[in-house]
Amino acid sequence: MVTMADIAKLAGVSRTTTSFVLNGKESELRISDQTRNRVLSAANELGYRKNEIARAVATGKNFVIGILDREHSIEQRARIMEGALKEANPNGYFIKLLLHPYEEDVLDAAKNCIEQRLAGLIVMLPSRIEMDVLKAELDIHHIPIVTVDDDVSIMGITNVLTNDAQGMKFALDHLVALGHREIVLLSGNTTNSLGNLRERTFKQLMFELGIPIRQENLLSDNGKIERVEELIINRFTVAQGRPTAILSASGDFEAALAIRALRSIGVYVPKHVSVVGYADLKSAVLIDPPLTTIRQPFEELGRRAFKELLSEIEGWHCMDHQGLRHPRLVDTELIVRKSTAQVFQTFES
Amino acid sequence: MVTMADIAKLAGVSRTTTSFVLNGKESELRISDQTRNRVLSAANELGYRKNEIARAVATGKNFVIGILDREHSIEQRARIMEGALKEANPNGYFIKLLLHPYEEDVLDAAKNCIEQRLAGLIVMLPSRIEMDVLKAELDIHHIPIVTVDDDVSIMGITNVLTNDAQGMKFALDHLVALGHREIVLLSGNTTNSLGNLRERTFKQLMFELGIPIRQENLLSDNGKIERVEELIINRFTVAQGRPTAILSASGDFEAALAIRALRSIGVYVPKHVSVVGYADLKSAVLIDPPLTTIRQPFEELGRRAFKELLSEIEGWHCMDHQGLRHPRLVDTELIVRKSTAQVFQTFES
DNA sequence: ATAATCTGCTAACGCGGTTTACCAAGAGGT
DNA sequence: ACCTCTTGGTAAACCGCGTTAGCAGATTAT
Repeated sequence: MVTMADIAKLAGVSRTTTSFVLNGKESELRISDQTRNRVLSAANELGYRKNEIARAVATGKNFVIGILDREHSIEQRARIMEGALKEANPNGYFIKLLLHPYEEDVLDAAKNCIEQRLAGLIVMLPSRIEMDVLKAELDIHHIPIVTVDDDVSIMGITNVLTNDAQGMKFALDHLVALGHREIVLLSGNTTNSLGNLRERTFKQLMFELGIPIRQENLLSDNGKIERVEELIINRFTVAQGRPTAILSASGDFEAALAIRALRSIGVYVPKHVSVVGYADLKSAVLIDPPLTTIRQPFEELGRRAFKELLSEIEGWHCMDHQGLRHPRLVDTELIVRKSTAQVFQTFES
Repeated sequence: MVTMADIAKLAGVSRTTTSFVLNGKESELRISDQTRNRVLSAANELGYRKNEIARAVATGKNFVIGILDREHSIEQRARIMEGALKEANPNGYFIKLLLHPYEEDVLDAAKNCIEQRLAGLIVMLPSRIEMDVLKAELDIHHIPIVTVDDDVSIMGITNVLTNDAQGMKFALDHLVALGHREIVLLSGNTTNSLGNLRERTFKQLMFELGIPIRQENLLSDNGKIERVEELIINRFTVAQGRPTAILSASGDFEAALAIRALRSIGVYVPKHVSVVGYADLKSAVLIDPPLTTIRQPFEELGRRAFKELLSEIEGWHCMDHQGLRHPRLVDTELIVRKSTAQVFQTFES
């Protein structure tokens, strides 16, 4: 492997000169054109490549951040990750993947981050308990954390997430504009902050619209996606106050299951019932009918997360370092496809 | 930041001793229990964390590999990546993400790998032209490459991929066992090696089974997934030799579209037509009807890719370094769900 | 003629580790 | 008393790079 010393020898100059030429730091050291060219061509001739890790130890700056996740292959997370990567690379940063630990191993994860001398860490969907420990540990070594896509509020942690209040409003306004009033809210795990927020927002918005909420229209699968079909069938076979729309706050997959469940009992989407999803996963277009949904800005979340992290790395936040940060919200978008339609009148009466 | 020198000072020993104690290299240097304990407790007291990057430059060994991909967020790739990660971490390796360059920037990607002193590189779905250049460049710096999920054959590159011949056989045998003979093959881009292989295998298998192939049953969307519905509708509205099954070699998404297209013309799956997908993406269960498909071992591909890479890093392959390697095939699995059924008799006649 | 400034470069130290070569003291054997 | 071997350790060089302080020589100012 070619080093700067090799270049220096070949060019007949000192290692110092080589270093300055190769880094273009001519503001700090004067170098004649002749010398520079000798160095440059020597470097070229030898096929020199700078050694970023040696440089990292020399300067004490490591342009690598980590992404910590339990499962990197879930579409949402993968897209967030990709956004972060696309923002990081042009800024000279690289991304190392870390596996999210389960409970007691948080310290292991922290250890990895520190031993790798990461400049910062993006954490996906963390659980509260772990975060406290992680944060405490990384604080010692001044490694900032940014969380994405979850609503943890821990002192000193910036949090990037989807503007769910807006998303829910887009979805609901769309349904209401089509004449729907008997709307089922399909929630996932409402004990996590995300599901909870969406449910609360739904209630609030319905209240503002002056539409009463039937308790039996608030469905939750408690995170068990396989229960969706049963829930939907139950709700739609009991004739009482038959809903005309479903807002699947828990996601597109759940919406797909709802549509399938309805079809199995002869109820058609969007003819009889309208369905709105949440996320806009890649498969949303493939559902039959193509799913109207709220597009979550996954890639943008990732980009934003990196930007926030970068600004912390560069120390712009040192003052309010321990303060509670307000979350950074990223806008959603309503994507209208074929799973929603004007309310089906004859069904109502 | 606490260094070994700090520990040495506090424990009243030399830096050498500290290093040997902390690395447990007692086979090479004798250390008394008393000294060891002093060092260990000093390290503990100061909250020392080893500096892996400093160690990397000192030893010349960097336990980091790269994964190069054009889009990390595609489910297949993300799952492969995850498999690699899960195999790499327990082996003491970390993974850096790299963006796959477009054509002329291959040298940039190579530069990144080298400058980061990666120990090896996993490349996803590369295109042939780029690989030559990449390989040549990385060879200079002895960075081995393993490719996944594509059938490039370049000297000195190990290649891990799905056993597609097996997968196609599983799918076809399943359909034939259900009585199907008039089978549509839905292909993606048959100019790439993967699509091509699957199509060739299909023909070969059909020949072996003694089932004649109708030319109009060989459908290809040429990589444009939005054309699938049109292709299917065309094929199924022309009454001539009506197919009873579709084998979607191009993937589950295409299968979903086919099912939707059929439904739109009143043909039902699996009642009238059976459909088999390929990949077993997470959404395959959600399709209506739940998709019978060939499960590709994505995570295992990733794990395997890492293992192969590791063995090259450790130099087990130095002898046949320039030879053409035979690809490492990973087994598939037939997942029977609800989209296939016994051939629909009355339809045939 | 002398001092001051500018030009172009290098020696030497630091980063945080690893590793080789060597050494002092005690134990054991003869 | 002398040699040898083991034990427990250190000093110093090294990895590949960044960076500061300083210096010789040429040029300009006084």
